[in-house]
Amino acid sequence: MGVTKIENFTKSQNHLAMVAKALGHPARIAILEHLLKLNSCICGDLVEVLPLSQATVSQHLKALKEAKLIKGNIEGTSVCYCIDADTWKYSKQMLNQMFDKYHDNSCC
Amino acid sequence: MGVTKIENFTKSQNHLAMVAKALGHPARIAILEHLLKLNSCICGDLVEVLPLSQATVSQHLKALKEAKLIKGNIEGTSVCYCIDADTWKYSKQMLNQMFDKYHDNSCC
DNA sequence: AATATTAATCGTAATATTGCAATAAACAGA
DNA sequence: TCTGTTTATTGCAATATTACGATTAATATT
Repeated sequence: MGVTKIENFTKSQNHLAMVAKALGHPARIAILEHLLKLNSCICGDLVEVLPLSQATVSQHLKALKEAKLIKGNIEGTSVCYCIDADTWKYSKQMLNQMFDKYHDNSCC
Repeated sequence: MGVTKIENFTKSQNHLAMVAKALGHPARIAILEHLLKLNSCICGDLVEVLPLSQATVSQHLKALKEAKLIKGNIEGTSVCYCIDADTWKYSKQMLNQMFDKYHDNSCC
């Protein structure tokens, strides 16, 4: 079916999965790293940094925007992208919460 | 084409993306949470906990195993799953490294 | 040996993702 | 207004994912 049974899982499980899914492509990781590196908004030079066409980059940006990991502000002809602070912090916290639950006592 | 251009990205970008992709489904988050909750190996009662068929759960377990987030040990007729400590710690570190790079100075 | 239990795999259908060329939309400057 | 610049969208093809029933494989139990 290829369609996830979202309704059977908790809100937080779905949120974590949604964020993780958005992070689940090297191009999108690269986009975020670029945003973090410049430590400010960037305006469109992403296409030159990435080994992908403009259309494809735009699609990946859309995916990140849909997961609310980034925001895009229109500035004249170009668009200014930056990390969405709220989702970023929340996701960081959720991920840490999960990753911290493990305490090295595996039986296998 | 539906095929990711992995070769154009760095090793660490691909690793992060691979782990994130494995986390990118609520069922797989639920599986990991269950493993963390029991804090030990569980064998197959996952199928009863999750709202999915045995075949589907097995598929999700395979995805987590392929990302090396979990390990599976055969124990008689059943299989014992647990978190893979190495990948877990490494991924946690990589994710934190990325998430910590953001310092609240958004211009938009 | 025959049967039951458990988990993986196969086959299949529906849907999603990835990628790009082509086009559209929105705006700036001449 | 016309032209260039920048980003989004559309349309399409190739491949991947999700889900499940049916089957297989491996080991226990009787």
